[in-house]
Amino acid sequence: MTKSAADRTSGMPKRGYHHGNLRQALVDAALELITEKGPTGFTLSEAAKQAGVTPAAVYRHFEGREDLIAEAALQGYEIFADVMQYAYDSGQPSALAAFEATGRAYLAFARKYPGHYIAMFESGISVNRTPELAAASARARGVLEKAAEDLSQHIPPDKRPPATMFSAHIWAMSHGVVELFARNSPGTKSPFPPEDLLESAVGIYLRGLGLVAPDQ
Amino acid sequence: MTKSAADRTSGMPKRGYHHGNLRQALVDAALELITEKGPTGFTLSEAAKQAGVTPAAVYRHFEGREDLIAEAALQGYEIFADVMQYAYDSGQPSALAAFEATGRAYLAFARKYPGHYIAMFESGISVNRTPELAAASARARGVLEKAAEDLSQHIPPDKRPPATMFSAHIWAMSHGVVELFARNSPGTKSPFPPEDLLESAVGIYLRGLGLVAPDQ
DNA sequence: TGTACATCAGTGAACGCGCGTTCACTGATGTAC
DNA sequence: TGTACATCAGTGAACGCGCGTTCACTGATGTAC
Repeated sequence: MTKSAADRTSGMPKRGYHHGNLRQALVDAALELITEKGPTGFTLSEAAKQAGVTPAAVYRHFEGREDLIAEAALQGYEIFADVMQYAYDSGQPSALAAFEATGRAYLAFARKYPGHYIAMFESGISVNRTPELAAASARARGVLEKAAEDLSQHIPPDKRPPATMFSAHIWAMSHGVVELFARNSPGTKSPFPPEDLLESAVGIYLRGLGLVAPDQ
Repeated sequence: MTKSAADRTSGMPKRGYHHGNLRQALVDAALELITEKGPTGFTLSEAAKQAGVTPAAVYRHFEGREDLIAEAALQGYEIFADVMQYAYDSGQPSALAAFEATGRAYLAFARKYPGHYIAMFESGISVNRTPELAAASARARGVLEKAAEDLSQHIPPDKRPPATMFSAHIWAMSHGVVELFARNSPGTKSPFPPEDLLESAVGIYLRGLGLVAPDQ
């Protein structure tokens, strides 16, 4: 019965020695706990219990608590980078459309994968913890910077701010909207849907750069 | 000796029954711990130890752990609101100057009072926990909204977005910059000083609203 | 000014708890012959 | 196909730890007379 519960959690075929896919089941359990109770709410023991396994079993697959969170964050960065890349591609060949799409994709990711998002940005784990984590994070950042770079070609060179600055601006805006208005944040009621908020902010910002018509 | 250590921490005169100002000393200790080790790093016991007192003594002044953090957040919101109000006033009578000043004040606050900032926005305590907390938070938000309201008068009424949306945009931008680039954030090196990043983002944003000259 | 009393801030011991981690083990799975 | 053996994923008991919280207490401070 514990096995079937764990399998429901992971949704993976029950193969291998005993559990079949405990490693991923533990990551999934961690993500669920993080989603429900925040980064603090996650404990190794509870994740193990949720996967139908003894806490000690975790050590067959991870070095410890931190390592488990890091794996969740890693998977998050991989999905994140994919999502951003897909959004970028879908906006091509228009630099503007691609740029706007990546901004929207950011928010969509945060909404769809809250556990991953928290593991990535609020769990306190360093992106330099492992080379893979650093690489995945760099890949995601790269997509946004590429989109900004493309877009900056449409600004006269003499008054063209660095593309990394654009992307930092958009990143900050997106992250701010997520943290302040897209959470079931305690008390801070959102006066507007987060999507609208980000969309309008990005619109005004791009107008300020002279990249969209002032009378849209 | 413990007394002198505690007094050094609180910096208040040693009056009253025993410690003199344990309540504030505990808040200060909590802020220090939060600053150094994040919201998770704070424990009631360690705060008590840092104030030179037994954990049980905390219960003479607070209902418990959460109540202590809430007090730190409350003091943070009060300072925050004052700082924002001062910035707003100092920019008057120019609506634009006042608006920009409040944006800068946001970042300055986060830098100068990191412990308070974390207690307010990252500790997970709800702003609706107590009426005082809600009031202090509302006061701070009110300043920013007033600044936005003033500024929106300079936009033709027919194409004037709601002022609460401006202020939400600026708030999100500021918060995003703080979280992503103004922390000793693990790995995410800031390509630009946070102040410059926010300043330039706000500048571009205001240009997008037609509130500053396009060729500044 | 001195004494008796009330107040109440801080003590110290104790509690139950869940945590992360370790260890020798067991028993299901895979493999060689 | 059947048997003996090696592998190794997961067990269960145990650990030391620091946590938040409680309680009866003590003793310094403030106050009434």
